[in-house]
Amino acid sequence: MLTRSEEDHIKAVYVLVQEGDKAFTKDLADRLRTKASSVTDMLKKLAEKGYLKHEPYYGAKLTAKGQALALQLVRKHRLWETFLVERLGFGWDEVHEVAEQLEHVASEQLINQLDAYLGHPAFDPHGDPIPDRNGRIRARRTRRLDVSVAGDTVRIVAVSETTDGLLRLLDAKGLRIGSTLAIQEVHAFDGSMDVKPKNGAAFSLSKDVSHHLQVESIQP
Amino acid sequence: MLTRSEEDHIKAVYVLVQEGDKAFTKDLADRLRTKASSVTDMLKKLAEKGYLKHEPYYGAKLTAKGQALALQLVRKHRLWETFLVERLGFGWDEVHEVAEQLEHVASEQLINQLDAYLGHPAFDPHGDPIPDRNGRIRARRTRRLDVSVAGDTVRIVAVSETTDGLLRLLDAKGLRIGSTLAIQEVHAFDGSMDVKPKNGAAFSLSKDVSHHLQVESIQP
DNA sequence: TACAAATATTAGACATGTCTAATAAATCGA
DNA sequence: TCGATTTATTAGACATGTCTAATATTTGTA
Repeated sequence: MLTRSEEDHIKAVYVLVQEGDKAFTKDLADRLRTKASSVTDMLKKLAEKGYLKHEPYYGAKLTAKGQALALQLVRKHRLWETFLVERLGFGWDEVHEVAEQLEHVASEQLINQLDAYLGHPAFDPHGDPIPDRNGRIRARRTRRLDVSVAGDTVRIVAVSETTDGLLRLLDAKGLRIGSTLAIQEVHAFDGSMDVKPKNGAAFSLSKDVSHHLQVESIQP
Repeated sequence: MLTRSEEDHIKAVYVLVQEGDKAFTKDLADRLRTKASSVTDMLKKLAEKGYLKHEPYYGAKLTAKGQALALQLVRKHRLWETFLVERLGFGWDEVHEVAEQLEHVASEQLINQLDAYLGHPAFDPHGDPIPDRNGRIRARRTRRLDVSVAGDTVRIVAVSETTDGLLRLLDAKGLRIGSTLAIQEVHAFDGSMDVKPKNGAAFSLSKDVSHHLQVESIQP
């Protein structure tokens, strides 16, 4: 049985490895709101327990065992987020903190029955894929909005960064999973782009925002 | 913010005070599967924090503050049990351990929206009353089955002890909340009683069992 | 009522996870 | 490529919650 802190560290390594290809001590410390020395201690311990490889000064990577565990945590997190939004009526920007707690409740039966209750959803309210009970993730051909070009028409399928600030900004602009955008112009100067939603006036999105939106192409 | 262990101790004091009028160190230790010395330490700490009064050698009692907290824990526990049984299809004898974990998830919004989602239930699947958000419990005129007499007809409204063993025994006999029993005979020798369910053959219940069943009288 | 048994507390050890400060290694820029 | 900066690790302290063993108190019974 792992502690909450151990699970949090494993999941943080998983998330950071998605982005770069290693998870570094400082990034882990920032994400976990702790200190680098504490992270080093924990990495050493988790390496001993076989959940990850820790190369001092060169970051950490999950083993197959750690990967499997991280996927279960991600699965639990996203299923709970789905439950909170779809059944309890939470806003999609209100669920993260609560799901963070719920994902540590240990019960195979609970999570599998929750999954069934929700109809085995493949994506959560942020558009992120939900691993199945074997840890498999359904693939989608998506890219970041900031690599799209003028003339594209796209549908938002995921938000890759879930800070409250970003989620509220999207909410304020009326953007959500499934929203359709026509890209009118991309400004090379700052990477900002002018976009027009299906039913509404055009507005501008900074690169900081478009960078975190996953989209798929659709017919205009 | 209290730790899980602190919350567990407060709830255990609450439960034991329901039965006797004080909670004693040894009983707390047994219930919490820990040692008496650990309980003493914790009682001292919780007394300092104002959740209970601890009279060394004479047990512990909750303060108003501790009582309020215990009632919130009971509320959360019973709402989650209701959710697990009514929505996720758990058996009523499978929910305790999971609810024990879920009750420590901290979010006012979560528990209030869960309450609304379930339709503000007043009783959980074991028939125990669910405190409302202010900690108020709806009263019922009930008594234990073992103080009933031959000739009574009663409905089971609660099971006061929730060990797996008892719950499974009840399940095997087809007894559940809402079951109706006609009491045919009570044996003074061992306190056992012969009872007959509405649609089924009569059988015997030992005092160990009938002691834990809360019933209300109904017209035969 | 006095002593044995049961229960409770205290003292001290230990495991865990966290931190700060000191030290070490890697990286970046002139 | 060298020194400054950033990042990482180690060493040691500390808080928390647990335990065992020793001691103290209460309770039950002859």
